[in-house]
Amino acid sequence: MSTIHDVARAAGVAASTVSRHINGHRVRRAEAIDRAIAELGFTASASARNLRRGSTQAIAMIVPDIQNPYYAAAVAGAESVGRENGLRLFLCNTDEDLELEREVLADVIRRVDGVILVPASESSSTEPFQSASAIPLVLMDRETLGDLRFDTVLIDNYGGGAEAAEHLLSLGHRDVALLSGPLSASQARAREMGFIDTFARAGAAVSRRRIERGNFREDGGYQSALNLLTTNDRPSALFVINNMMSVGAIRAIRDLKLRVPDDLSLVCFDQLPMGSLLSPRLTIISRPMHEQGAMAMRLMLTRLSHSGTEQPPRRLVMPVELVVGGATKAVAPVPV
Amino acid sequence: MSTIHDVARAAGVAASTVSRHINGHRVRRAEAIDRAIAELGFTASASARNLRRGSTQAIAMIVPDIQNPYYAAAVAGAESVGRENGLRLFLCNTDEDLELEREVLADVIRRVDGVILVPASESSSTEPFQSASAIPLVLMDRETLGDLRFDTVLIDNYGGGAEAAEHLLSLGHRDVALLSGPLSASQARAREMGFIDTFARAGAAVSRRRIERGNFREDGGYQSALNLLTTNDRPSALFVINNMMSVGAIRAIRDLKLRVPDDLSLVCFDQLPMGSLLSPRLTIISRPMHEQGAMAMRLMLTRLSHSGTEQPPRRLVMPVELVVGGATKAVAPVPV
DNA sequence: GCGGGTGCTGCAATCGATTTGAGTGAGAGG
DNA sequence: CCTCTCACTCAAATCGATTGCAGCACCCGC
Repeated sequence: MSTIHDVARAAGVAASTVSRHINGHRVRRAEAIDRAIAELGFTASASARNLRRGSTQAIAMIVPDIQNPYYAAAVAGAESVGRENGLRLFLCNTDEDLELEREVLADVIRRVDGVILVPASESSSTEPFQSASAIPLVLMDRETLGDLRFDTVLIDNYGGGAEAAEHLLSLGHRDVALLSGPLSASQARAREMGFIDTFARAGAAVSRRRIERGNFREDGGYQSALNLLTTNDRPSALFVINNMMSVGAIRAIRDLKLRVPDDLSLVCFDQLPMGSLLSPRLTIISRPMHEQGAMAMRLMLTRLSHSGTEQPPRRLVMPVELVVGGATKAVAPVPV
Repeated sequence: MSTIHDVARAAGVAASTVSRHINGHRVRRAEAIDRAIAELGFTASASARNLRRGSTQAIAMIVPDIQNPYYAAAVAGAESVGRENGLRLFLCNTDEDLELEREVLADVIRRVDGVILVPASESSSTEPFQSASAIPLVLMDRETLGDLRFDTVLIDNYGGGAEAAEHLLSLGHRDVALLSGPLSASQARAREMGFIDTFARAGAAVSRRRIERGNFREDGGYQSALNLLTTNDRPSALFVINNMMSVGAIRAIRDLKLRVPDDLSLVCFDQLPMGSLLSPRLTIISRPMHEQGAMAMRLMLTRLSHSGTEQPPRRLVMPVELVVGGATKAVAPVPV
């Protein structure tokens, strides 16, 4: 690989002149330098430049699962905002694995100017970012225990759960089931609480046996849905707390030969990837996936531009939206 | 940020000793150094290390669309192989945009030890990799014009198109439609040719008006499928050439109130993300998505370990598989 | 013709970690 | 007690690009 000195020699100038030319200063022998660059196929070494400049013009985004279309959309949002501002985005995957997350963080932390992290769990370690001189960290979608000192972009999980509940209540459902996630996931807990609280306030508390905890994945959703729906007194509606488990739940419903919405009303949190193909259309709590990623990057940008000055951490809670489809329906009036 | 010298001072040794300790050599004052590192929260600067070492232990993977679940799976495959071998994978998105791809390549090329690229188009520029001293490039899934000098992992597109055709022929279909992609996409052309050639050889050439070219995206699939299916003499089967367009096509079929497979048999190239939810089950040409990414990374690894020595480029063509679902069915015997 | 800008240019220092070649000390063996 | 290893340790050079500073040429106005 050729260096800036090779170019300088070929063009008959000093290396510093080449450097200045590359970086947009006016220079007398510009054409000669350009010619030399083209001839040698020169590209500046990122390592050397980063070392000297003390910055990399790059952000790392670390997500638990790239294959989840939700995160893929958030990444796309972050990337486009980053690009508009001259920042490259590097994406890393942690497979929901805490150990791998630590490793990736340690590796990445000195390679980039900032990190956008979707923590694999509540106990994810943000330690390397806590020193005052560390690079900025923006948390997205999930919170970590007691980390209030970082910028955070969340969605209104509690409100989403509550909206789902209100919708079902308004349709007359009083006996509903809840397919929730692991207790260690704060966002699932919030959705769950919003749902349960709302039913409780309406005097129709959700019974404990109507609640199952899945693993957030399709297989867990399938199994838990089976458990909830194979009792003698089937609930009239089901609320599933994330998209992957919804897929499993829908499969279970189909295998049980239940018809939606006639036998069961269904509300899901999050869009499904190919939701447009399902009929009836799902009733979902929808969130601004792309926008959430974009917002995380915007927080990063302001953090970077005010670097040095002390800024209080910002917490953004983005609203969710109930989208009613054919998958929910009023309960049949009880024959008197 | 603290440097290796700060650690050395705190531990009362020379910087070089700290460096050796970090890199696994035996050192007398190891505990003192560890203590100093922990106290200062020291992490080695990647830029400085990379500059000195001349390598980054990282690979960039550049794909046209992270939101396509196919690429997400390939990325996951490449990542896990990379990780097993101590290589970090950075992912970049090009949005199928040639200009952006150039930019990303230029930016990334000196930051990593190698690049796995899914070219945005046949005319993607691989120029920066052509010099003998450049870092290795592995092409995946698509080819670029005349670039036979790079390692490449493809799938058997022609064979996949042919298999789809044979399946339909074996079911008695003679008048079929083809929803293909832009002419500039070599893989789409190959699938198309496999399909057309096979029908032609069977004496049932696909008529030009039965062929539409979509944009590889859902909206294009929808529109083109409408065009193909709203003629007076509807074809008995439809072959859709990629997964995103399949989604659009299925929506179109539904909007036209056609029943699959009674009114129309359907074969799709590639799995759909939530294919498990569709009924009838799709008939698809399936390819090893995860494995294709893993293979690309393996080619990269051997390329890196033989760096310096001249190696002929390797071309891998991975087999595809016909998975028959309820979406295809024999044509009704013509009443005599 | 001279003083003072203006606008480049080159030299050398610098970023932080690694590595080489030249020590240095402890301990073993004679 | 002396010498010779062995096993570290240290100072200095290095990777390649950027940048502060001094220098230089040139032009302008007086």
